[in-house]
Amino acid sequence: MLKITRKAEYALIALRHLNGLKDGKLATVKEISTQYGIPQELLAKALQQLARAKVIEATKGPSGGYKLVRDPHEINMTNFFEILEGPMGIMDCYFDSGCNQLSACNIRTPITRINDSIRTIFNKLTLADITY
Amino acid sequence: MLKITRKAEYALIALRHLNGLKDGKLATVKEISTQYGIPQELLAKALQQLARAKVIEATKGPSGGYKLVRDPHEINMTNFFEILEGPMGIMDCYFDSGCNQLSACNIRTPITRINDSIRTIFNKLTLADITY
DNA sequence: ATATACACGACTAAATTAGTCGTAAATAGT
DNA sequence: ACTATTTACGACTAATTTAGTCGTGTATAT
Repeated sequence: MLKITRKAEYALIALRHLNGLKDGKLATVKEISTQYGIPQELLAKALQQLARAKVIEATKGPSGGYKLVRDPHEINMTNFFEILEGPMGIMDCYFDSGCNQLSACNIRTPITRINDSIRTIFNKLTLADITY
Repeated sequence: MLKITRKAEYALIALRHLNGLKDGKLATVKEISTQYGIPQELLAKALQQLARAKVIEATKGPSGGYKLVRDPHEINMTNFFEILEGPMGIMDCYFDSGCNQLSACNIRTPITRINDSIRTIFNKLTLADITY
């Protein structure tokens, strides 16, 4: 409950790794997955998503790999999680319009407030903070 | 991702309902489940857990039901969620000692900080706040 | 007695998450 | 041109978690 997925966890590890590379250096999925003991294919998928979202950049072929292309201060955790896992909210009613609870629900307002608090935390947290 | 479970959601609705009852009044699982469109047996389980944890009190038999027995200001959301779903953390390594990532993990410290932020939010939030 | 309500473990079903596989496309080096 | 390396990506299976159901038991008011 209230857990992040492994995919996100792996992606975070990888991002931090990329952030630590010297300028111009690339890291491959293989390198990262063996170094941290992460299933290669799963990490590959996560990095592909981040590449599509232009957070990192891929170079194909031998001596290829990934590098970070955005300022770590610009990548906040809400962005990050939503790239990997879609909308972030502690309850579906936060983004799903159709709620079966037929408006008898008595906790919508408080739930929304809790949600906003969590989003605020993640909005303020950037990759730079994770890297300290 | 980062979702609370339906059980917790249902329990919260029920708690808020109980909190709104006039002094001494009880509400049954049946009443609550029909009023809010919640599966009865599932709600029953959640309320049983809360009763075991002495957050609410059960009276058996006809004209029985549940009532709140703790000051709403004393029931914080970390308590509440942990009664229903066990330890709360965005990653298992927060409470599981054995992590397979063989200490190569580079995000443990930041993850712990994020975790603490979320726990802080939920610690400060009491049932009284949910009821506003 | 009987009907009502909680207690609780065992079970099944559904949904989500985790992980794998096969194939394609780009590219550096030879 | 050929080969090895690396990303891209959809389809698939497996594992885990969550949701919901069922049967049986216990307490109690009337």
